Amino acid sequence: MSRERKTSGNPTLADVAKAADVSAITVSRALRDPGSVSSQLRERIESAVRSIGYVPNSAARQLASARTDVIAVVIPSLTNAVFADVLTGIYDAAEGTRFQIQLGITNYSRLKEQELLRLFVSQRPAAMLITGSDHGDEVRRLLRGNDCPIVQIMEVGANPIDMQVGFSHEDAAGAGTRHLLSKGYRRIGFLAGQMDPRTQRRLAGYSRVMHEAGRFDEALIVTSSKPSSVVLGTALCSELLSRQVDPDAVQANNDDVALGAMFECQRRRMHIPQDFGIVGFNDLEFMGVASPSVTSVVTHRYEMGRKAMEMLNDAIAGRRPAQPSIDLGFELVARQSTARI
Amino acid sequence: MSRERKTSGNPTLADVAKAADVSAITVSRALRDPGSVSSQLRERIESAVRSIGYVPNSAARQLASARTDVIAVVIPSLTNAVFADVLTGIYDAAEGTRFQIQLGITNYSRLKEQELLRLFVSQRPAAMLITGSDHGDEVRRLLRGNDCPIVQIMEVGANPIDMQVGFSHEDAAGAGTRHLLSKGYRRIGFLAGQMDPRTQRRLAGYSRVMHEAGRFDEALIVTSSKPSSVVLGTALCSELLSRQVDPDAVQANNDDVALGAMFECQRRRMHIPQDFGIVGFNDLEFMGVASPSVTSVVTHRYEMGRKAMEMLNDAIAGRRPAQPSIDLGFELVARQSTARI
DNA sequence: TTGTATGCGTTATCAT
DNA sequence: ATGATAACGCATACAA
Repeated sequence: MSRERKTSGNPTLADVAKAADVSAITVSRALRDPGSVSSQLRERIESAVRSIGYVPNSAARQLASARTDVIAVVIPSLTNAVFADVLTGIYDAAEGTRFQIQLGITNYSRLKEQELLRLFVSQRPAAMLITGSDHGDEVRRLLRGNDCPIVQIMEVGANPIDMQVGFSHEDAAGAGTRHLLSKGYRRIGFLAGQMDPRTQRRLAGYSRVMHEAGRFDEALIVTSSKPSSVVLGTALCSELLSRQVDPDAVQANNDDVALGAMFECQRRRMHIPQDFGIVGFNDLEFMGVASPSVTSVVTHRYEMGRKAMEMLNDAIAGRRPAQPSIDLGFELVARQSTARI
Repeated sequence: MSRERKTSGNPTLADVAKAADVSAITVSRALRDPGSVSSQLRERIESAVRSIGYVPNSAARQLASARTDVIAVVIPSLTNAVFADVLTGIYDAAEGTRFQIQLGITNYSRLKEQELLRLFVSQRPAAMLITGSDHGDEVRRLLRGNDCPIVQIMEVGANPIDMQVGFSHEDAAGAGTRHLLSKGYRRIGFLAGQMDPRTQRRLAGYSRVMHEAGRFDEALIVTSSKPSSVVLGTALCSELLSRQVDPDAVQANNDDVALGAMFECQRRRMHIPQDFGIVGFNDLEFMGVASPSVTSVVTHRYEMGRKAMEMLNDAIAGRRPAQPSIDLGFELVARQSTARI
């Protein structure tokens, strides 16, 4: 009297095998490597698969082959256009490979990140792609213990867990600020939402350049705990303008904030770039067509996602990159919003 | 002579069981339902888990329990802010449940959608969430064959596969166009990128209202095969203005296009709303703070994702919704860009 | 509350 | 080229 057990109910390899009058393993082979089976059997098997409506059970496959086709990706936010671009690069690079993306969103929370990574590690992904380079000790331990390839994206730091691809946020923001100084702006504000690690480094870049120019003033820095947005940009700019610091420009932490700042200035009938200069960060597509167009620091978001995924693909295939740390750099695009003089 | 086989190498339930000197099934229970095990054993087990560094193998769990904790989600695009919001709602609603999201991006391709769905179905997800209501016969068959709960989002159509949550794009766009007419605009253009099914319905809504008002003119419609963007909005608006139709307003297919149209008008020193009215679609956050602020049709994107996920959760738990089709509606927010008279 | 035996659907290993 | 058999790691069914 055999025990009853819940099955998935779906057809299995054995069902196909019976229908095609071959063994299960032959069906398995025919599906994974059609060349390894005689064309006669292959045809019989394929028609059996179709008529039965067989689809492989990936859990069973994983269990038997002790490998996954999952690549875990952890990013902080979906609504930030930056990560939409990064993700597009990731998905594009995953296209055509056998890998699927398992996506986790941290909402910029350390705790959430830890929970996600713990969950993902339990799924034994083929590789992991994570955002940033600041991770708690527990996370680093978790990841070091896991022996799959790991890429950290967005930043290039001193101490990568495995591989990394990004750029220097400090240098990039510094370049924006330096551009403003070169255009004769002097009382340059810094506007930022939510102080995630990258934002802090951008602030550091701004501060360094301002200090070097002897123009640093704490009161020029306006930040908020809210996530960046165009709306927040208007509020931050409004706050800056209300302070008694007579600002003549801003370095925005990102383009949404920059656009908000521009709208706020326009609302106040200020003249850009004559009275007020604006520099954004990331160079989202709208910056070039805004009226006036807005200067920004170009970051290579899509390439970052794409390159990271390619590195993972290679690493999984055993091709370790010669260069485990890749700096994608940045560029400054000067536009009307700083075209003074 | 037992056969050697490649194992994952990681500790298993059996390892923990040995270390804690209990049976494997007790460990399994202790982990899934701590209350079902005596506190003595539970402690021993938990410390063994920690010291060994055990993490469950989800493939094995899936195989043994014949159920997955994966919910498949298929959307057309990541860079479209609309779907970023929808996804945020989805992820938020999945938070705290045992479910993980498996995300697929179709890039608005029918073929890609079919491939993705085939892949996902093979993974026997606990539920599926898919975008739109236009699917090829093969896809409908694939999904009908699959007996998991399915929600279609974005639209409410006549023939849902299972459940749906959305709104009428035709009515929504019609409301925007009607608003323009009510403000005295007459030669109202329609600007759109990529003609996905929702865009076509919005165009239909615009056309219907224009016909009813006796103002329809094919030449007022400007579309492109490129994906919507602010940049495209400037190009479409420029094209419209170059046609000999003397347009005095536009209904944009979405807010990016609307913003682009506004920038183009500003570049040409046109006066909004006196000379030219603009209505967007979706009401992304920047519409309210743009200068001038832009009228738009509010869609409930976050709620759509959230509600859809909640319906799936309920359905998985056996609680079929009384109402399998939910219309979330829309609202019109009138702002400066149409505040004429 | 705890344990034993067994099976989930597939692939690796060995054999022909 | 094809097949028999034994795992993969866990949870179900049943027993104690």
